[in-house]
Amino acid sequence: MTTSEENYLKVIYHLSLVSPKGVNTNAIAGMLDTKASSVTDMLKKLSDKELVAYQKYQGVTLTSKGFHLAKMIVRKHRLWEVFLVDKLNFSWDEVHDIAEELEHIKSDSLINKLDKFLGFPDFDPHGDPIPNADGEIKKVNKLLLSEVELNKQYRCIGMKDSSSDFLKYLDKQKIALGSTFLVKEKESFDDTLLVEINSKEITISNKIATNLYVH
Amino acid sequence: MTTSEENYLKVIYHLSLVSPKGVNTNAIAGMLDTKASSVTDMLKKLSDKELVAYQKYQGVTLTSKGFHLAKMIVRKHRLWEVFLVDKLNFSWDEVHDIAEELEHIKSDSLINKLDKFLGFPDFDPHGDPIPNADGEIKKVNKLLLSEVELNKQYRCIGMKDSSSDFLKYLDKQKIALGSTFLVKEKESFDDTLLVEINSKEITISNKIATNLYVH
DNA sequence: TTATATTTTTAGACAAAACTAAAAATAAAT
DNA sequence: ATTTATTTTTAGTTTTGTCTAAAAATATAA
Repeated sequence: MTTSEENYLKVIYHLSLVSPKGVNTNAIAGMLDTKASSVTDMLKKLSDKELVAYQKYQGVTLTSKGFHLAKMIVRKHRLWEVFLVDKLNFSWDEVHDIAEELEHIKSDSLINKLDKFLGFPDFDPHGDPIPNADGEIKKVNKLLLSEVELNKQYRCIGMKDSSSDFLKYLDKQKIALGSTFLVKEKESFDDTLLVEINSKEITISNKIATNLYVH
Repeated sequence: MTTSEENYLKVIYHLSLVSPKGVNTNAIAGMLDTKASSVTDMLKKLSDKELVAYQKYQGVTLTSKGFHLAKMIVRKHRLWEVFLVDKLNFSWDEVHDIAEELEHIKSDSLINKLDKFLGFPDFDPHGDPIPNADGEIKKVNKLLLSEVELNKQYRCIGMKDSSSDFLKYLDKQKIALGSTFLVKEKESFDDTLLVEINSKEITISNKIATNLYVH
């Protein structure tokens, strides 16, 4: 497997979680910042290797073989992110690009020893689940902060959009993975929330609330 | 810098420590398991980038720019080896190939944070020196075990040949980096040594003794 | 010193992964 | 149901790094 093939598999994996009926050529091109024609070429290659089921003009789905390989790449990416944040003291908005490179290092024993060294974490620094060596994923029924009930305690477990700007905003507001929220009021006009966090009251816009997963 | 360019630079660096007057095309081809014609092509490319000084048929030397970059690659390789052995509990004969991949990850902050995490080590698991962020290398005047004086204490600080077979042999004999030797006798006929190590006497062939560096 | 051997370079080709431009298929709109 | 727009595919190039085979330069030996 080349790095490029791995990147395609990973993108198809992420997109197929949203559109399981088949992933569009253009959607893949958009994610990989490449052209549709390049995607078509690669889909043929992956199809020959039986990693995807591909029919002209009909989009692709992963085969079970491709699905498992994709999860192993996601596993590597997320374990390296944990390493970078927990051991090397990177902040969570700096780790994505480096993990994007590290995920392509080819060694099963490396990744399993890393997993052990990190204490077999179930989630990465953004709250996304880490597949285990068999590809199994711990599920947590997560809610958006914008959807929760009033006066109940929730814990921040992840974010929908992990863009650097958003992560920096959260840092400024002292919101991190594990922060606990108590939603006290919801403004019906613009859905702004009044929440208690770290025993301080702050207001959170609807845009932010629809980007934070809680439990 | 591509991975391939980095590999060429690294090999030229290692070879130029032995033949500083200029490194042969064929020598590079041998190390990289490629053909001389491929090497010529790459030397032109590296020369255009001013990383090597290249003249047809005359071999190459590194420019100061190329020399520094090469040391940074060696630095990464050796730091990752320390990580693999010290933190992930790999044995020293397993780490080379993985470090060969990890050394190409592009991030200065990654490698400097890794350096700090590992406690700024001066030597890798094979006893080879690790250049610091400025490219400076700690020198230790090392001797081959075959060259030492009798009845003096020496400490194992590295090995000339780090092949897997040799490292396994050392493991079997319970010889490791840091082991201390007291050479008690030298057989003049075949240069076999009688040494005390871990307060046990063992005999060491001349072949082994010419592969171990001590201090 | 001339002949032979070795090393190095050139020239031309190939595979991987990208691109552009044009054609074909599918989807949307009048 | 046609027309129009969008998406996807094909066909033909390009770049990077490799290769083979042949030519040129250098080194070695008779």
